[in-house]
Amino acid sequence: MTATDRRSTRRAPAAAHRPRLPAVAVDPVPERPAGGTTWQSLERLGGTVTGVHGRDWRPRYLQLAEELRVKITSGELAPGTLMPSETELADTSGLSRTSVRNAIRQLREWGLVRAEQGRGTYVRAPRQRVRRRNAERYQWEKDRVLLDEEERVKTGATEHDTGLTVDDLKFHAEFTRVKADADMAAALQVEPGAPLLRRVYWTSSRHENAPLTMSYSYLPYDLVAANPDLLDASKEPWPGGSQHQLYTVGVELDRIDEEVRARPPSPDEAELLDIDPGVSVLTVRKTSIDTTGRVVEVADVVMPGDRTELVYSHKLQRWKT
Amino acid sequence: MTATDRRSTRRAPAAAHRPRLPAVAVDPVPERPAGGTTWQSLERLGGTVTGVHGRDWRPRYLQLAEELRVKITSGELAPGTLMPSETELADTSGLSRTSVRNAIRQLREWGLVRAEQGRGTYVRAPRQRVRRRNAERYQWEKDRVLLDEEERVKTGATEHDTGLTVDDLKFHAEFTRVKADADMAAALQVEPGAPLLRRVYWTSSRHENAPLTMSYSYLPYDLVAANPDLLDASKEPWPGGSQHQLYTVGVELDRIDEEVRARPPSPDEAELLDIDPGVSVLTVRKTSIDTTGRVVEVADVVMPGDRTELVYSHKLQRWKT
DNA sequence: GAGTGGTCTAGACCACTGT
DNA sequence: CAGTGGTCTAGACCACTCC
Repeated sequence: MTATDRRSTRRAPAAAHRPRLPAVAVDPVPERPAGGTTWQSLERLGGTVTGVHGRDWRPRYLQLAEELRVKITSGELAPGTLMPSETELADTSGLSRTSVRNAIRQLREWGLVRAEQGRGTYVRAPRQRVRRRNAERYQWEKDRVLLDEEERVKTGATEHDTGLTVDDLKFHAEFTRVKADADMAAALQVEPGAPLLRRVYWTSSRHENAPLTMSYSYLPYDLVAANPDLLDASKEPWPGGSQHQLYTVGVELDRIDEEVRARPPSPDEAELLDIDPGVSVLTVRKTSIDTTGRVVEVADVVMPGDRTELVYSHKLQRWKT
Repeated sequence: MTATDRRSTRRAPAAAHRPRLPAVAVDPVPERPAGGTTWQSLERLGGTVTGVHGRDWRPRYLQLAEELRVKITSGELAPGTLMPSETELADTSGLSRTSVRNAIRQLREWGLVRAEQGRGTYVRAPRQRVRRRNAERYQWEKDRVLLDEEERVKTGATEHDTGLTVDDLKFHAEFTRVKADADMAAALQVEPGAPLLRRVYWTSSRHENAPLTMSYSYLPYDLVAANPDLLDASKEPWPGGSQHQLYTVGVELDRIDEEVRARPPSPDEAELLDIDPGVSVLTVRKTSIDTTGRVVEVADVVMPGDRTELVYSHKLQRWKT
C-alpha cells in the first residue's frame, strides 16, 4: 500500500476538515464555563460539536482529545491511572502517533494528564482548589505579631491558608544580597544598585496535588540588617511570619497592595510547581507599605494556575441616609 | 540522498538531545521572572542556556523559538510585522516545517505572535497592561449611585478602569431568563431551578490590543423584575452601573467577594478575547451581598490573561500601643 | 492560482525508565 | 533489554486569503 493509497482510504470515514463556522452559528453566546472545584470547568474546552445528525467537523486529534477527556472526567480513567501508550492509542484510534501526540498535548494543557519520559502518561487528580484568603490573612498575621512567641510558633501563614499541618510541608529558603535592578528599584523606591536582601522561598509537599508555591521577596538591605537574625535563611520559617520579622526592626505595616497576573511558567517554575509548560501560573506582586509610607518589601508569589484560587473581599461603606 | 543519510549528516552540527541536568545544576535557584509591563516578563521562558563555551542542549525548535523571541522583544521584528512563512523559516533554518511549527507554537503560547490561516503570522504588539483596580472601583461605583443622572452618564465603570472614552468601545449585552443550575443555585443561595436573569456582556474595541472583557452575570429573577427596565438588554449600559441598577429595586450593597482563577479559554472565549488557545484567561467570580446578607448577584468575569492585571489594596488596622 | 497556516502520515533516532 | 515519551524529517492534502 502506497502512501497515497492509504490517504485516500482514510478519506471515506474521516472528513478531517470542517467547512468552518458551525461553532459560532450554533452557539452565538458562549456558555458560562463554570468555575467549579473539580474537572467541571473543562466541560466546553473541546469546542462546539455539531447537532444530532451533524458530522463532527473538528480535527480528529481534537475528537480523540475529547473522547479521552470524557473518560477522565467521568471517572472511567481514574486519577493515577496509566494511560495507554502513544503507540497503543495510535493503533486503536487509527491515527498516526503525531496526531495522538497532538491530542495528548491538549489533555496536558487542560491539566488532565502528566507525561513522564520513559515511564508513561498518567491521569492527574482533579484540581483541589486552594483558597488564598489574602485580605483577611494579612490582618490575621498582623494581629498575631504582638502575641507570645509560643502562641505564634504553633501555626504559620501557609497552614492558615491550606489547612495542612507543619509536618505535611517541606520548606525551603535561600537568602542572597543583591543590587537592585531597574524593576526592583522602581518597585521599592530606591536607587538602582542599592543593596537588597533577596529571599527565595518555596514550599512543597509529598501529597499528590498539594498546593505549591514559590516566592521571591526583596527588602532594602539596610532595613533588615538591624536584626542579623533576619539575614539568616536557617532561621526560616520565622515564627510569626513576615510582619513579625519587620516588627523586630521597628516596622509597622499600614497597607499591602497586590497585583495579580497570569503568565506562562518558566521551565524552572513548571518543574517545581508540577505543572505542564502550557499551563499558566498565577502571580501576585505584593507590595508592603509601612505607616511612614515607605515601601518595605516587594514579593512576587508564583502559584500553579490550575490549582489556585485567590479570594478577596471588599467591604463597602454605608450610604448616608 | 536517502533519509538515513540525511539524518546522519544532520547529527554533526546538531546534537539535538541534551544529557540532562544543566538547567538545574547551573541555576539551582530560579530567577525572578520580572512582572513588567511589556515583553519583559518573557525573558527566561526559553529555559536555561549553557555557559559561554557550552553547547546549547535545548531542542532545536526551542532554539529557533528563542532566536525569534529575541528578534521580537528587541524590536528587530516590530509589532504588526508579517513573519517569514513557515516554509521560508524551514528553508533558512534548515529545519523541517514540523519543527518550525513547534517553534511558532511556543511564540504563540508566549503571546508574541498571532497566526491567521491563509494570511500569515504577525508579530503582536506588546501587552498593554490593563489595571483593574477592583477594590477602589466598587466604592467609587457605590458613591456615584446617589449622584444626578447627568453626572452618572458621563463616565461608566469600564472607562474608569481603562481610561478609554465611550466612543472607543463597542458594547454588547444579551439577557435571558434561565433556571438555576446546581452551581448557580449554590452561589446565589437559591433553590435549583429557581428563575434567574442571565446577562451576558462583552466589550470590544477597534484598537489593537485594547482591553477586552466578557462577563456572565446572574441575578434572582424576582428581585430585578420589580423594575422592568432591568430586564431590557437595550437599556445597557445602565447609567451608573450595576449598583445603581440594584438601587432601583431597593438594594444597597454591603460587600463584594471576588474569587480569582486562571484557566485555559474555551474556543469561543479565545476568539472573542483575541488570544491563542494555550494562553490562559483570568477569571473573577464576583459575589455581591447586600446589607441584609442576601446574595443579589453572581458574575463571572473573563479577561485575557496576557493583558490583564488585577490590583487589590489591603489597608491594615493600627496596633494599639 | 499562488501562497499561507492547519491537519495528517509513516518512519526514524534519541534519552529516559523500568526489568 | 524493551518500552515510553521527546524530537525530527519529508511529504501530502486541506481550507483559507488575496490577487
